[in-house]
Amino acid sequence: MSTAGNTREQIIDQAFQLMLQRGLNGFSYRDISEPLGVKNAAIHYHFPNKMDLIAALIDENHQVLKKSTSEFMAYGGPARPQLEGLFAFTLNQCQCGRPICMVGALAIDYEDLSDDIKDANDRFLQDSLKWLSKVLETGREREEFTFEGDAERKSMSILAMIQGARQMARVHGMDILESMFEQIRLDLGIKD
Amino acid sequence: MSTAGNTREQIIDQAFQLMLQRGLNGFSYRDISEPLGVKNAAIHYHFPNKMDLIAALIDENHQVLKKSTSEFMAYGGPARPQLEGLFAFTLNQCQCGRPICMVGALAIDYEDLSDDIKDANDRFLQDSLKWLSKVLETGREREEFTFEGDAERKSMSILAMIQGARQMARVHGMDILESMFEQIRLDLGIKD
DNA sequence: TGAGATACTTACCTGCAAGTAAGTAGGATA
DNA sequence: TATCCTACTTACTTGCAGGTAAGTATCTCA
Repeated sequence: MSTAGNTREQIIDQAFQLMLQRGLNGFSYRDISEPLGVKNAAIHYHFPNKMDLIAALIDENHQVLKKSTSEFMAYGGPARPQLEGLFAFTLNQCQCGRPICMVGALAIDYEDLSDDIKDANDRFLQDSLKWLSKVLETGREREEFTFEGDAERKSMSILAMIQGARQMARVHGMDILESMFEQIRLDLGIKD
Repeated sequence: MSTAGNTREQIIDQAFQLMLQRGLNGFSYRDISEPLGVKNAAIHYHFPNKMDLIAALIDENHQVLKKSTSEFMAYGGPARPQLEGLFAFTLNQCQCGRPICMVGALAIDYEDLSDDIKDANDRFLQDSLKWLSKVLETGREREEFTFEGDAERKSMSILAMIQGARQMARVHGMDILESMFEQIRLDLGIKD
């Protein structure tokens, strides 16, 4: 078989795009299989049921996060570029027609999820928070940012704001994203 | 018929609860009709298709908003209780098992919606913003709050944060809601 | 060279979702 | 008192969703 080992990856890719475009309940096996030119049963071969697929998607997302934060988590350094990286990443995803973030996509259908999935999603959120907390804490130490209170709580509030802003952007247009980022900068005492 | 004029209201009520619990794609006609003891076709009688139902839900939500903000919009007054009212309302909804806000529920399946629905949702968001902007502006004038920049942008950021926090609360537990509210208070220079 | 293992396809099944058409029971109206 | 309207029910249809069982082509290794 010429596509050896490839279909599985393509399925994950396609499903991942679809999840960020339409949410968990917003796509079906057909939406994955048709563009790839395979049959639905091919998906079931790799992922016996939808929960297995979703687990793979969370894992995929988690890998992306780890890859893009590992250097800072290991060595530290300037905080501002890390924050701007998050903004750029978010903006890029939304502009490329993937306006839903994974945590948001899963939150809507949360009751349907298996405990494994919930745990994996929680771990992802934890790692996101850990990274952003470190960014904020480092930024405060280096006097790049100023803010009141606990870094972890502040980072939670920023993640929440971005998540909400992504949803509002669908209703209100992409412009509000840049506007929210500016508000976050203001709230962190960044002036430039 | 003894229930004259009642079924329609009950359908809206039930659908409204379900939307806030599970999102738009998370419930079916059956989920509405069964607990009310009527048949699916009864729903189709009142709302020929699902879009008509959704339009009614948005209208319902908008009425709730208008009712609870009309006094402040007309006469102004202290801003802090308005803000705390929003917090209390949000917390109450989440604690009663309705963790999804309407704008969020619609945002996920945004592409499926008719233009009328999108417009109605936009108008709702506009009115929410208008109210919160006035709250913040008034609060700043009365020296209840301090914050940097434009009130409208700040209010958008607060709404986004709350919306995101609701989703995170599903993953992370209700506690983060109160924590987010505290962060918002801090960001507004409220100390008590 | 033949016995697995891998990576699928074909051909099905069940179940539910939204929606429709035709019928009906009971009150209001003329 | 016949008929019309309102508010439904009964009895369907279509279509897609996720899922399964059995078959098949290709590679792999003893």
